[in-house]
Amino acid sequence: MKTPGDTGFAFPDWAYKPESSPGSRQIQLWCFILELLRKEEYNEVIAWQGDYGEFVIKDPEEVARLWGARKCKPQMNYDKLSRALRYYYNKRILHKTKGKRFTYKFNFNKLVLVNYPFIDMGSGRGVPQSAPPVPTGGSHFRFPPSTPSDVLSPSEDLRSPGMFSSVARRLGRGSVSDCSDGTSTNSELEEGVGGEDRGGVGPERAFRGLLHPRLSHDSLFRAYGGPGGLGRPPPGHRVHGDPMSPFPVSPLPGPGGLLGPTLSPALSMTPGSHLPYTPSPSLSPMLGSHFSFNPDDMKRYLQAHHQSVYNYHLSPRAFFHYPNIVVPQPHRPSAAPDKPMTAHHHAPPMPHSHSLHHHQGEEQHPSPFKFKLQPPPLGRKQKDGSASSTGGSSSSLGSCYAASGLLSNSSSVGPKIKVEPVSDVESDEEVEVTDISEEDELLDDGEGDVFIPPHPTNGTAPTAIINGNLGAIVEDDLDEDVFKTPAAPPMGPLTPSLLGLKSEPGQGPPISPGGTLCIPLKLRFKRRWSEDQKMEADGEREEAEDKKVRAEKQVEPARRESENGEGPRTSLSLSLHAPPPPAQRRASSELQRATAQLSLESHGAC
DNA sequence: GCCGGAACCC
DNA sequence: GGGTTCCGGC
Repeated sequence: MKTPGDTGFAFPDWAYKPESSPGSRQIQLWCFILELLRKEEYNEVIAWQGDYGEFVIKDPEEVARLWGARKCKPQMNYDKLSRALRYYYNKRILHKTKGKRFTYKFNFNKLVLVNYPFIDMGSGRGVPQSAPPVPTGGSHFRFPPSTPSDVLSPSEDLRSPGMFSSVARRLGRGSVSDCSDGTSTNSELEEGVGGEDRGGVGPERAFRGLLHPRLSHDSLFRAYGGPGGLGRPPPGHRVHGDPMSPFPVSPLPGPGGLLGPTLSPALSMTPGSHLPYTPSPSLSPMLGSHFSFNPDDMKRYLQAHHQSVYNYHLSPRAFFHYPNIVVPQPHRPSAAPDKPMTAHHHAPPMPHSHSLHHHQGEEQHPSPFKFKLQPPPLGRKQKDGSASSTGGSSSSLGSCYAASGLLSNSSSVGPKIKVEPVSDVESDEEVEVTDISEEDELLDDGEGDVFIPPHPTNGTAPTAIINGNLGAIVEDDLDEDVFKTPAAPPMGPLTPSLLGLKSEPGQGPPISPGGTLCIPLKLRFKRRWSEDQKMEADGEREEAEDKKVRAEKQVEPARRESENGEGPRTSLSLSLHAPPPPAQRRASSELQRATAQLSLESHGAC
């Protein structure tokens, strides 16, 4: 943790590379940029503009100066800084907004809807470790909590937007750095108000003040939900428009950031993070993050995700529809108070505290979910050559995002939720999200204090979308279409082939209206696990395509596959119908066990 | 202004 | 590995 009181920006731990990484503990430029972006005092120097994640450097030299100050590089100038920024192109952290001087854009696309470190079935809880990726509509991104505890639930995102600027604010604009040491910044700072003086300054700021550390359920959704200031809502899919569509949360890491918890490098970067699920500090965030969730958080998470899908303009298919969860209308308060949520919100705004969520601390059940960062993007040349390659792990982003599961996990050691593009078209956003309705059920089992309407409010078919490895998808060049509205999800030929994957005897693979099918979680996990393992062994993600082909040929029911612990890596679009049939309920139990087992296996694998 | 290679530093 | 510095080219 940074030492509060230090001069300079207050950067959270996650903003620094983990000790495990040589040369680590240094703030990364993109983090720095984000930091500047979220501070009002630098609005004249750098500010969000245009599309999601797009920002303009109004005063290049000043930014360079600040950066130089931060890095103790007095000789820094925009030319150099821009070079550093250009390096982000290949990493796809940023890309240049062509035609606009000093304008860059964060590629949040790849950062969102990637991993859904859902449940820790073993614990029967479902506490989303990462907040659903939600863009702020190009407005304000916030840093993720500096401590894992901050990342525990989406609700964290509701905290005050700023977390590191209080000091900066005090210090004022020239005090960006004391050059004392890149790691000495304090992460406890808080703008304390993210919206305090930004309200009313344009769409992106309009919602600045909407977030409150203790958001109501409604607020939560608002936070995760609105199309965002820049809203580019999917045609016809706007979730009840909250005109303000306050995207209090940022697409980037941060309490409330897109990358927020998701990114939250803190998870992996904070050694000593008291989090049970915290992966080895030195590990790549994606490699060993274990998550456990509580039901409430899970629900919120799902709900948030539900909305986030819209936010990201994902195809309807990608819309995370949770059978048992109704996504509250952003503008309408939830009928039932979300007690648990409150619990999470009671966290002090300055939560860099080391206190963890109690559940977290108590729930030691290993979670099978692990994450890997998506591989670094290929260089231009490489990109030209090869279409899509997945795999590999990224670094900086990973540091900042991985823990929270935002990044894709093209490959992971343990079971992972994987996603594969169903079609070549708009594959970037053709995401299938793993349905977790059963998890929900499980989660609900122990905590029924949250009322969840039995029916979706949006009228969409209860199609759960499996999401996870967006990496493969995101892997594609998103440079120019990062925020494009996804094309309608074509039903790939694959789906029919999956019919054979029926999970319940005699019940046949139910095909949801969305064309997805139901399959027991257990099977899914198993399958995924097996696949992952296999993939891991192969080390060739490129085989996914090949496997898909095989999957199409697959005639045997999924059960067999799962029992064999092997199966083609198929693209699954699952849908669960609520309420789940008794068989599914059983499956849930089994799933818990299976998950626990997988978790253990996963651990062993690591 | 922007790009990206290359060498170098930490 | 991430960033810095330098630099030639567009």
